[in-house]
Amino acid sequence: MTTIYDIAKKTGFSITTVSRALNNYSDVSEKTKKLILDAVEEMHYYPNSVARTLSTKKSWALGIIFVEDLGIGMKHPFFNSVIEGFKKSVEKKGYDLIFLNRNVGGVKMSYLDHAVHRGVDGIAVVSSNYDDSEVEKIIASTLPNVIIDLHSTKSNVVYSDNLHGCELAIEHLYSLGHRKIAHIAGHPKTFVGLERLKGFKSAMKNHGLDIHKPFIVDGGLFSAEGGYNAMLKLLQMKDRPTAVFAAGDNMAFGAMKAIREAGLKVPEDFSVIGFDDIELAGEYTPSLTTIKQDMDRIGEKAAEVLLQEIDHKFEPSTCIIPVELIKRESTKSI
Amino acid sequence: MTTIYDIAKKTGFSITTVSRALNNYSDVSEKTKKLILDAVEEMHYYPNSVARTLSTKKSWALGIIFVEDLGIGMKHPFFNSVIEGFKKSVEKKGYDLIFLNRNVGGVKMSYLDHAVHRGVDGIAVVSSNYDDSEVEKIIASTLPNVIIDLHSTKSNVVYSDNLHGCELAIEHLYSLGHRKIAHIAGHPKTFVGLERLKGFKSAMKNHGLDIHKPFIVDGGLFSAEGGYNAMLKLLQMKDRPTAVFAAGDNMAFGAMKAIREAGLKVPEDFSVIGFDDIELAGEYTPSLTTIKQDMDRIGEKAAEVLLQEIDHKFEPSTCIIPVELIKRESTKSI
DNA sequence: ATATTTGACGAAAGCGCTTTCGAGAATGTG
DNA sequence: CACATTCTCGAAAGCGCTTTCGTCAAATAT
Repeated sequence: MTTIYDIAKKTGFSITTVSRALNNYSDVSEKTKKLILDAVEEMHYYPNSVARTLSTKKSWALGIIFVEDLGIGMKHPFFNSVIEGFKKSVEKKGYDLIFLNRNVGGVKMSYLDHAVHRGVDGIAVVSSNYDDSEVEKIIASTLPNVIIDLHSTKSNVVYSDNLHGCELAIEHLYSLGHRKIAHIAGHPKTFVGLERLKGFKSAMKNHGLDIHKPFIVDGGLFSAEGGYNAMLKLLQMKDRPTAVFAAGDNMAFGAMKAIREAGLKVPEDFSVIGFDDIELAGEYTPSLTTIKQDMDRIGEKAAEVLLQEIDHKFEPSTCIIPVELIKRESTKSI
Repeated sequence: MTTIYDIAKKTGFSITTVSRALNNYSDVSEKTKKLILDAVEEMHYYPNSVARTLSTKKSWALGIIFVEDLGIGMKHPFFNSVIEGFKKSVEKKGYDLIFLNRNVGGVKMSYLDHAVHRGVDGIAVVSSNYDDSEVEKIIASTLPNVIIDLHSTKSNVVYSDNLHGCELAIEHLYSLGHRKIAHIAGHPKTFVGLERLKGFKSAMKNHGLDIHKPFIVDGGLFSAEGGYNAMLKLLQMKDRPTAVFAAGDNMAFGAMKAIREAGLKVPEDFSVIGFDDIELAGEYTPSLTTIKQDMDRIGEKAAEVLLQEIDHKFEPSTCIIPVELIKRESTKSI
């Protein structure tokens, strides 16, 4: 590995001058700068980021953690989309992404401790869970951070406009003539589960529809199975809904499967609308009408906010990313 | 941030002794060791990994890169599954994962240079492309590395048993009575595209079926669109195949869409079989018969091989991960 | 008793880089 | 011409840790 000393030796300047030339200091003449940069090129030298970090306290690395109970981690379609958007944005600014976990060399430590141990410049958290002590610790810390899909007044947060999304969904179903609308809710320990339930209720109210309690069924952790089981309950009722608004696409798929297995059809017998617009939504048969979350934008925005906190100083911000109704085949007028 | 000096000051020992106590050296008495560890606990001290890395040349970080032309990065279902498996395995051994890209602070550099710059202990590459100069550079380097979904005799490689997978697919279709079997091939610049094409031909031969050239159509970069377009060509033929083997699930979905739009049905008019078993495969209607790749296992195996190269020394290995036929609704007997 | 080994610890160098401080040369000012 | 400035550059300290080498006292051997 070639070091700054090698460049110094080769050019005859001191390592101080080499360092200055590399970092564009003004007090090094154009001539020697060129000499040095040529040598750098020739010897294929790249500064060692570890050494640089040690002396500057700036690692140009960002930590990312995700908290979810399914154990699918990066396979989670929402997470990986958001992270991809985040990653692309921060890379443009010269940051690397590092996954933080909770054990270092066999020793369990908190995410925050791990982040400090690694010397990252900031942390992005994608969390589905409501009160997570790990996340709270990060929020309370002085390390710049941004939280995705969770609300807090004490930190930077970024999430979709869940309430408006629900409004769009109910509005759409209402305009198709549906009045008996069920909601397959996300788990109450998740922020978006709660938000969308709230949004559902408020949207129903706004349309002058009253909320039939049994029509609100728990769909669990946003999985297809959860949606399937929830739909089974709805199918057992004598007075069934005509439309189902699921708090997540996967739950909508599960619901449609239950409907199909009951010998009924979507959208003829039930209109179904989801939330997320995961890739599968457009491919499924029938394709799924849903509320599209702009995951790329969420990731980008999170990057923007985090880098801003790192560069300048801190003031908690809340970014609500717009959502959009995507009309497809799974909903029709009554 | 508390440092080793703080612990030294508090306990009255030298930093040398503190360091030794932390690293379980034998030449520190049990008594002082306990004193030091207590102070560590109390002061909530964690060694700074940057400083440690600088002096030990071991970063406990692994770089990961993926090379693909679709620009979807982490959203790629194969990539993220493999990476999740890889991540879980290496984390257990105390390694962190860091995404490598090609620019550092505005300066374009190669993946390999970036890895060296960051001081990672090894690199995992997930590459769909055949000859990538970046990947070749990594293979040729002395930095421990493992390549997923690509073959090379000069490095550690891990990939699915594509050939046997094709054998299973054709065997299945054959056993259902199909004789006119088409293949929607993956892009010839991808390793798996070529492998599966080869596997298709060889399997056909093994079953005494001759290969009708026009029945081999290019499906592009494994996308649904590619499969859709390929299927259109197949549908235009006067003498159509009765079964279609797509080199990837997404292409199979595209093909099924084309079939549906042509007013035909799967599996009544065409049997369709895919390759991958992505999550969607089981959810789709009709659910897709496919060859299941064990992405978790691929990730785990890659981790195993890479860590072994890091710890011990190097001998190029090729790991072929078994695949499995998953029978679902999209295939039926003729 | 003296000589030798062992056990427990500290001083100091070094990892590769940045940055402060200051010095000498070149330039400008009166 | 003497002086103050401005340009260029180098010496050295420091970032937080590991590790080599050595020291000194206690334990053991002779």
